[in-house]
Amino acid sequence: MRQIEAQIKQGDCLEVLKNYPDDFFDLIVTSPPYADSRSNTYGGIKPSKYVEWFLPRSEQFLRTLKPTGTFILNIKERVAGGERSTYVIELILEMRKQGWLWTEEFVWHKKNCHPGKWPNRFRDAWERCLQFNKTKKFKMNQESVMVPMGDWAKTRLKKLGKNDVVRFDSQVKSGFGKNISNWVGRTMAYPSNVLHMATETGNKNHSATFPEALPEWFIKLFTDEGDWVLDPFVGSGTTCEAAQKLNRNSVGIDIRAEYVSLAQSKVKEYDYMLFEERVKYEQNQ
Amino acid sequence: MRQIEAQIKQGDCLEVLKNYPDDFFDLIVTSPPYADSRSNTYGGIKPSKYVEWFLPRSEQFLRTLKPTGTFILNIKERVAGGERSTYVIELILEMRKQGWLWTEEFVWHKKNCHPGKWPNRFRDAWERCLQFNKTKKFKMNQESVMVPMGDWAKTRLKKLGKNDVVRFDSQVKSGFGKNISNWVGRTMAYPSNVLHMATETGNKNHSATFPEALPEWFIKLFTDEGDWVLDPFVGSGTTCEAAQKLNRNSVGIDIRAEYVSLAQSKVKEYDYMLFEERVKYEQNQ
DNA sequence: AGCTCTTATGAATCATTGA
DNA sequence: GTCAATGATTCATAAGAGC
Repeated sequence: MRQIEAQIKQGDCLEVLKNYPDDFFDLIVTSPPYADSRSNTYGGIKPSKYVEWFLPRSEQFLRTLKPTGTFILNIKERVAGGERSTYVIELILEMRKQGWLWTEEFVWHKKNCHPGKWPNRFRDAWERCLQFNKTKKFKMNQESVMVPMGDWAKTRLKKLGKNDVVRFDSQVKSGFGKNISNWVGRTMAYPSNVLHMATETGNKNHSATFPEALPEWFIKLFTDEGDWVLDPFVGSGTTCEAAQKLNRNSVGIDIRAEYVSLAQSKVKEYDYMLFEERVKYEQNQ
Repeated sequence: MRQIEAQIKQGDCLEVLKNYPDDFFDLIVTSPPYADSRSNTYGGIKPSKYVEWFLPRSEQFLRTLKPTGTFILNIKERVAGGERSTYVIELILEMRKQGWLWTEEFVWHKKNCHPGKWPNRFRDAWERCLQFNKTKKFKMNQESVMVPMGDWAKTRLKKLGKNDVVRFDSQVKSGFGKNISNWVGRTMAYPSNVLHMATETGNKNHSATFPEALPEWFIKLFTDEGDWVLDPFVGSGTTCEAAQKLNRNSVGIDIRAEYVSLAQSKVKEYDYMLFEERVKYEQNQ
């Protein structure tokens, strides 16, 4: 088995990334802390300060991303004073000045969005997944995310849970991603730029910022096995866990020590699972 | 029967609207010509000139809209040079400077969007429906667009568990109480800000038309019967037709004479249908 | 295995109250 | 007067229990 690394680092990504070389990562996928006026939450960055806070970090992302790499930014602006805040769209404009190409905007449709009722607003059921690139010639494995005709979200992303991925990657090592073209025919289609995924709500130690299916989808789409994935605001470690399952190396950074240990335990648990699978497999030979 | 008007005017909305008083319309809903470098299409406004072209017109919209009214702008930026153009998000920022509130952004998910394949891009299956208002106190008839609840409600309300009546928020710090007895007998739920509507096929006379369900939904949501609806880029007349069916007065403006006659024939046809209905009704008395 | 039923809970937002 | 904390409202989903 190829050795896959999952590094979880504690610290501010602005500083931690200075230890990484230029043009290193194939994919950066993250869900940063959203702007919030409350000071007790993580970061507690005010909407008015958000762009200013983000730009030095996106500069490091730009430096450490390969020219063929992609940066996926999952974000949604909050409501303030009855209006949508504008810091996200201001950020897009500023990042372009920094040298990024704003290639695409995916919509993540949150099927089970938070309930609520207000006199002048419906429930917010979507978030942005902004795609940025350094060059027009970026890597994109469209075939790896092809879906059965019809309801691709149900048949593919939801059902392809932990055990399925482990089974595929540890036993059918030949490459689930590559040989999928055998199944391509009348039954498979390319997805669109609208992703339908539920947020994860189960009983877990900690809630993930985004469902694992989201980073998983972008990792399959924009990287190959053995590539390097970065999540500079890794939180509970969802991105690194997904990368590990898909045989990609990963770096996860978070400023909060308690999250770092949680994320580390996740990727270690996965290492252990892989070991168990291997033992079972060898016993059956 | 109440008399409902559907005025179709030929001309540039910038000029035509100067004949209308302040605070006149209850809803402005439109799908303007998108920026395009080709000059043979309507307008032919270059992406770089789009904001500059739009702002004097949105100024007229702001003037003629009632303080309780709403402006829905259906738009999507084009791809240019491998990137998403930024004129739409620049327009949002400029319109706020003009005095608009950017209240919400709805996503129109086009379920049967145009097929196609590109090496670095998936099909674009969504458009923005930007909601702007003059004040925070705008009219919104949420009940008029309620949708059937999911299957959840049927099984859910058969039997109420102990925690259902009052959820104990001692466990959760955020405090999240609920009283499920409020839901007994409820079959309809409020929608979210993601709209799932198929594009209409077959109506090829107008290039940038939206399906009638889209203006219809916003007309029901933001106006009452007898209110005034404006579409300043009415094209083939979809908005006026929808308004007429819902007993709202409407004004549709288009610069292209051929579209104006098409739109006029549509609303007249509807007038004729109404007349026929009335005749039948009177004959049956 | 397969169902059905039960239960927890989530990047939410607004009006009100308190500092 | 500005700003921060609290209460009220609400629905789609997954996991778990039971048969």
